[in-house]
Amino acid sequence: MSGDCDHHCGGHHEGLPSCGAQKGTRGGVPEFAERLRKKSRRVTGARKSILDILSRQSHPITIRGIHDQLPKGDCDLATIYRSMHLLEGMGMVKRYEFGDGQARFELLREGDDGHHHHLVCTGCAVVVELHECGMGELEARMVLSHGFTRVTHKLEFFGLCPRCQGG
Amino acid sequence: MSGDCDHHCGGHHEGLPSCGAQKGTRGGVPEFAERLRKKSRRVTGARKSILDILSRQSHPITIRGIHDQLPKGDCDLATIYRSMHLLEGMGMVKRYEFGDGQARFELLREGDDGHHHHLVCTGCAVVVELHECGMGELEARMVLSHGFTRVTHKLEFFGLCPRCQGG
DNA sequence: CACAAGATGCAAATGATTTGCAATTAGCAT
DNA sequence: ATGCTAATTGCAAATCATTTGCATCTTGTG
Ligand SMILES: [Mn+2]
Ligand SMILES: [Mn+2]
Ligand SMILES: [Zn+2]
Ligand SMILES: [Zn+2]
Repeated sequence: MSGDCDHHCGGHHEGLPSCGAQKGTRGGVPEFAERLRKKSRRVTGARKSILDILSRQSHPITIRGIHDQLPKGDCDLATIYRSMHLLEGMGMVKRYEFGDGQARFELLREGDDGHHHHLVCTGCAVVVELHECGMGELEARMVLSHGFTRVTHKLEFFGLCPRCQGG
Repeated sequence: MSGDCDHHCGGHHEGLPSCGAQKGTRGGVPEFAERLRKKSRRVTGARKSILDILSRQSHPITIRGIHDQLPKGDCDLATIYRSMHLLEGMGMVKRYEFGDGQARFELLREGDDGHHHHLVCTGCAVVVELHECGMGELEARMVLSHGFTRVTHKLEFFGLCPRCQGG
């Protein structure tokens, strides 16, 4: 992010229908523990903590962000990196890149492919979750015009949020 | 890139209307030297070499890619990194990210904002230059719905090219 | 409770990119 | 052409995000 200013970025939500921060029970850690066991992956303390933190995010979070929210010394950075790879491979988290060199992740509910995009403020890094994709037609055109298959896309929007438009 | 296989990726072009590899004169280094001088930036040997290499690419190229094409010892990696920052800041090159951790660059002609996207094969990394953007409407909606200004977007497509669809 | 596969901590290794600094130049003014 | 200064460069060291090796723990099971 061009970022440094941290003001108003903390819990700022703009149009966040399916915000991940649910009550705490449903769609929570146990659901994911289940999924892990099903693939003979172990439900460890580290993973539960990570999933727990992920489940209360409303926007993609960085590895370091997860680490910072974990009780100090609760889990090593390397473990988080390894966990994210595992979870990503199992389709339990989705990776996003905002172009600032760090990967960000969002938890995926069962059956959700998590496909959506973001609008990021280049001034304060506030994130708006976008729910429409509207790229279906374009993507189909790619397939037809160039003979590619399994076509996907990465798309993120950037701009100045209302509060950062000082001039 | 998932990449390792280098076969057929070398000079493979698929639909490349405004391919950067022009005859050699027009839109070449001198045009850019001009732009550099105009902003009291010096036209050095390193920059000329870099611009020259950039001008003969048909797809975005990495820093290392540029370095490898430069006569050995002709220019330090750090210099290329610094040059790319300068050129990017002057609007003479555009940065792209294919999600493999390395930035890629394309030269921009005067007046061209270079806005376009790519279709990258996840199998062999072959790149197709896309000339339609078609995001104008979506972008405008972002602006209206969320009050952002100066909205831009980063968009790249990924998929399996015809030659990599073995199964 | 014993065991083996899987996980984790820690430190060292990678890889891309950045930076400090002293030595070199390009562009402009004698 | 010569001098001068700010811009530029090479080189090595520093950053940063991410990955890995390895010895040591744990989880899931029987
Ligand atoms: Mn999101
Ligand atoms: Mn291009
Ligand atoms: Zn989409
Ligand atoms: Zn576009």
